[in-house]
Amino acid sequence: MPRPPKYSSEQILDAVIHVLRRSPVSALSIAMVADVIGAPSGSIYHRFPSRDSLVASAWLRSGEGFHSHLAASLAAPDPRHGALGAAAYTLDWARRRPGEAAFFLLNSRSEVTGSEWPTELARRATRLGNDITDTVRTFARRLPGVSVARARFALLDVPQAAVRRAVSTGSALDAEVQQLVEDTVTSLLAQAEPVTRMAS
Amino acid sequence: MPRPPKYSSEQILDAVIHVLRRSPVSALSIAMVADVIGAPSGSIYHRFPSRDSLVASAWLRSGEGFHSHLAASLAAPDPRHGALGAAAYTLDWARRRPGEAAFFLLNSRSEVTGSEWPTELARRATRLGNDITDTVRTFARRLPGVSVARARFALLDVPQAAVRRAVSTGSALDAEVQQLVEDTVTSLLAQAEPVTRMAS
DNA sequence: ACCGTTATAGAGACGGATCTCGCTTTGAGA
DNA sequence: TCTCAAAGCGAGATCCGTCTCTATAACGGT
Repeated sequence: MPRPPKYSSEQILDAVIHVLRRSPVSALSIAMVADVIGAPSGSIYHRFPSRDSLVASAWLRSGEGFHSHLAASLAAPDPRHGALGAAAYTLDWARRRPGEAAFFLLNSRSEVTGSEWPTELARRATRLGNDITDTVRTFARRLPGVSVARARFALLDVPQAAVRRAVSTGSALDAEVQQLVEDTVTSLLAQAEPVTRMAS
Repeated sequence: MPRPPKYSSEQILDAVIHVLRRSPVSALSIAMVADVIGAPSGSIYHRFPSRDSLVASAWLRSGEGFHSHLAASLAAPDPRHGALGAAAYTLDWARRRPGEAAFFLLNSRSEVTGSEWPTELARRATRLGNDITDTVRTFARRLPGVSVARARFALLDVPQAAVRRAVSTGSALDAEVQQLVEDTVTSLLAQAEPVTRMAS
């Protein structure tokens, strides 16, 4: 009995990503998003109660997608192989979806919105954060001697650093960059050292 | 004969950094900056023609300071030693000046302002970019087999990735993180390989 | 055909931030 | 003490984006 939707939430979130490919989050306005799909601004507010909620939803959708595939890559039988796969996956994701990469990988949760997140979305964000931490922790356990911090650095921070540079200079994530990331990940996970303790 | 300044440009830029310690660039308003030094908003505009110009100036001042010390660290007789020093310097700079670190290291030039930069400042920014590239290039030449891209990744991207994580999670740049960065830098610059090409 | 339900539509109220502008203050030299 | 150049001051004009609100459209069922 209801009138069928003309603009789905997914479609709107896609438009957000499209806009973010060209401009930073802070510059994104509802009007820009509406323009992309040829809708008036009111139609956006029909799905998302506020700008913050819209932006946060897009960020979460990207993050959740990114994480699920990342976890899949890591599940390879050989952990080191999995780590390289995960790093490669991050670069590949960034190549395929530059908008989402520039958005999710470069903006931390707190940078996305001005004020606090709507409760429900904040919950999802916390869950995503925990899920990622769990994924890393589980991985780290498979490589004795590799701390959680080290695993996180190798699996997330290093590949993201490469993406970050490419995005901000507009250059490509070419074979050389990929090589650098792989070298780094390999060497970070190479040692099976005895939880070294080191002076300050 | 003129009335002596009550608020210097430096003082205002310091206030900007102070504000940025707590809030993202996009949230910074002239009123906040003015509040920090107890000035009315008009006095800010007496020194800086626009918000963009103010923010860009602060970014440049931080960047130029960061770069000059970085270059100094790199100048050590042994290049590898210099690289470790540079990485350590980045972390140390971030510890000492969290506001500037969060601002300069986490926001690329294009993320700082909405529109285009004022001409004069754009020139300074370009120069800074070139200077940094030159510094890296000069360094790379001292280590045969290390490409400019590799040097940049080791000297800039990797330490910045560490800073980024610490800033965004609010955690400290502790000894473990420092160790991770040093390990990574060392291994990236270790090989004197013949521009190896290796299968995927 | 009509009804109920859910969507779209878009004009404009509202709020907040930037920037302007004329007036005031200050201090050194004449 | 008077003058003048440079700074400070701050009320509010202006702009821009978010969000509201009322009207209208589309569809399935009865």
